[in-house]
Amino acid sequence: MKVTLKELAAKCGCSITSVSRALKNDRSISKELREKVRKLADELGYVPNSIAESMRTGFTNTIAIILQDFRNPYFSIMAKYIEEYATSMGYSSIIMTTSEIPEKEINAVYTSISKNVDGVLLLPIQKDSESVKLLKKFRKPFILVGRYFEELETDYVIANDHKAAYLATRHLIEKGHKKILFISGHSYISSAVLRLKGFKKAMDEAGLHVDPEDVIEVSSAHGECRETLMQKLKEKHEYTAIFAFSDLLAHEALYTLRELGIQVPSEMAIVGIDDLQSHIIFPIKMTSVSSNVEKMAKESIKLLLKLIKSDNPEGTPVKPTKKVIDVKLSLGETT
Amino acid sequence: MKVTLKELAAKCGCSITSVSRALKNDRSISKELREKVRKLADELGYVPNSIAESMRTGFTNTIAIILQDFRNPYFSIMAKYIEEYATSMGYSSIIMTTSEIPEKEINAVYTSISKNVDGVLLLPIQKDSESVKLLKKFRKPFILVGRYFEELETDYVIANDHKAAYLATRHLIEKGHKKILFISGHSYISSAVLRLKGFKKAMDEAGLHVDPEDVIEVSSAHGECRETLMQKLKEKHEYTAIFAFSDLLAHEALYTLRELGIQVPSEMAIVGIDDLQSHIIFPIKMTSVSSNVEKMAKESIKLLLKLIKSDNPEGTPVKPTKKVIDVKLSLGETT
DNA sequence: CTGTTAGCGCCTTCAA
DNA sequence: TTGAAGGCGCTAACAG
Repeated sequence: MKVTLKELAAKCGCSITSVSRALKNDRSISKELREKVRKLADELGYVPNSIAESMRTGFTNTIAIILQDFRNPYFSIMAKYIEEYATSMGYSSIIMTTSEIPEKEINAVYTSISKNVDGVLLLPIQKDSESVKLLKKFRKPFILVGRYFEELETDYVIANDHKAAYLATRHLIEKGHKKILFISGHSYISSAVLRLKGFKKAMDEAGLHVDPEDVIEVSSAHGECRETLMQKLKEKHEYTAIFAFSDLLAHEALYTLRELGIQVPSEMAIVGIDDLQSHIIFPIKMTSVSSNVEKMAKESIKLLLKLIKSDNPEGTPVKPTKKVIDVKLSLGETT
Repeated sequence: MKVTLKELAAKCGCSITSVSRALKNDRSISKELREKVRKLADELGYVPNSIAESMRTGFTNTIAIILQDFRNPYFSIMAKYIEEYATSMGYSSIIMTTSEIPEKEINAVYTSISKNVDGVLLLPIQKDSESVKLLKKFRKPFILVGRYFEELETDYVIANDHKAAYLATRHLIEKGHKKILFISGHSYISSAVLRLKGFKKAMDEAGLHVDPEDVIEVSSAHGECRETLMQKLKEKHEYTAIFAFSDLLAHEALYTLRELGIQVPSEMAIVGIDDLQSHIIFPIKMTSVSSNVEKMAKESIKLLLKLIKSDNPEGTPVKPTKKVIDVKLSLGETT
């Protein structure tokens, strides 16, 4: 069924090489032959075999994208922009999800290596850094997206998480809130660390005290935030506002507050991060800080392609690029 | 950096063939050699080159997934389950998005053919059927997911859309609604046609009349539903309930109603389809009919793998499998 | 301008 | 139990 150069060559009465060259519009091939070959190729529906191309050239024109879970809209949106931009640059995307299971992340890296992808965009779980070490060991070009490892020198593209948290918190403070609950992610996540710092800085500046119990850590797994928050709010407390690590968690908080009959924003204000609303319409417009996913995606691909093209097999250590994308507050109806 | 069988063979002092066989635990290789090779391979970090394997075997252990847009949670969830199940079956997923642009769908198919994927899961746009014809022409195993073409014989896995719409509408009728607005998708989409039929059947059975203007067609593109609905509700009307083609549109409707100051469900009830809430937590629990995405994903992969494995190059026409997945009403706070 | 040769990494004969 | 040869489809280097 599939037509090969060989067949075209046979029907054309010329060599495989000539056909190959003709299809590439090589000017060293006579115009007549070029046209003849092209016409025949179109007629027979020739589609180049990328696998064979890769075998020769060493490049697959494919990148791997490793992320946690499409149920989290943040990752979906990220995947959207990455895939779209990669396609526009001539690259296909193998997408692999980890569900926050380190072993799956490792497997995804092995698959990337085995399938010979040209580069990897890794949105790491961060429970450990094995996968990053593996990528380094195999000298596979890769970029960390959204998170980075303090202790490892790698290229990365992240949002300005510190500023994002700072803006969110300051916004709440300006609205008069003094006791704010921060629903954070696990502390092994670099962005959670940075956002905590931003949160504290804003509180500090306003002369507000942060108790250890004002910060709770939850995973983004379905329902975990709801349970923890439910418990927290049933205790005696003075919170009038919630700052959530992400819009996903903010949505979950919102849902929980509705269950508890707490009015938003009059009784409790909520701010999230990611500004999902600018990409997906949700029933309620959340006040949120945009993490500029689109720009992060674009920069990540750009950087990765640069790495791929400058591929230095000798491994002369190049200073990694660290990119921090700016963020912006976006007002909604939850504050 | 990357270790090959050749290198292993050199270091082992045996032939490439023997190394290959040893790593496959071929019992015709002496136990000592097998162990020696395995040990060396582990030490040097040998990872088989899938590209070369594909070159020989003709299989890539990769499938292509072609869908519209990750911003639509329905597609994200679908992608999640497909990717997850495919991985568990030993297949990688090349995911390509079309943004409802037919040309991109065609390109995605060409890429699938060029990259030699073993099979394709196509969630078609349906503005035309060119991509399906292309897949047929190249005899590439493929399954349509979620939608099908009346006029083409293909394998497909869809939800019971007729029943879904029927259940949703009947639910509204049972709640006492008599004038219902159906926010549908474009009529070239097979599921929109089926849902319209289900809607009308339920209305008919209840002796309720459906005016042509009670059905509006919108795309899922960001904001289109909002504008159309806004206009519709500003006119004089008697609607007390909305049945939306999908939860995505239902969310958008909900958002629009909030803007208009219309209370849900007291002044206007809403039902959607997909039951996204069972996968993602949204601020509000929508009454919805589950389209059982998880099961659809699983069945699609199962069917596709069956097709791949029974690959009949001679193209002896096999009767296509048509699978319809059952649906279920799930109550929320919007009715 | 065109063709021949060689080989990417692997696996499947066939031969020893 | 092991190895040598050939070839998957393509391209790069070298000849003519």
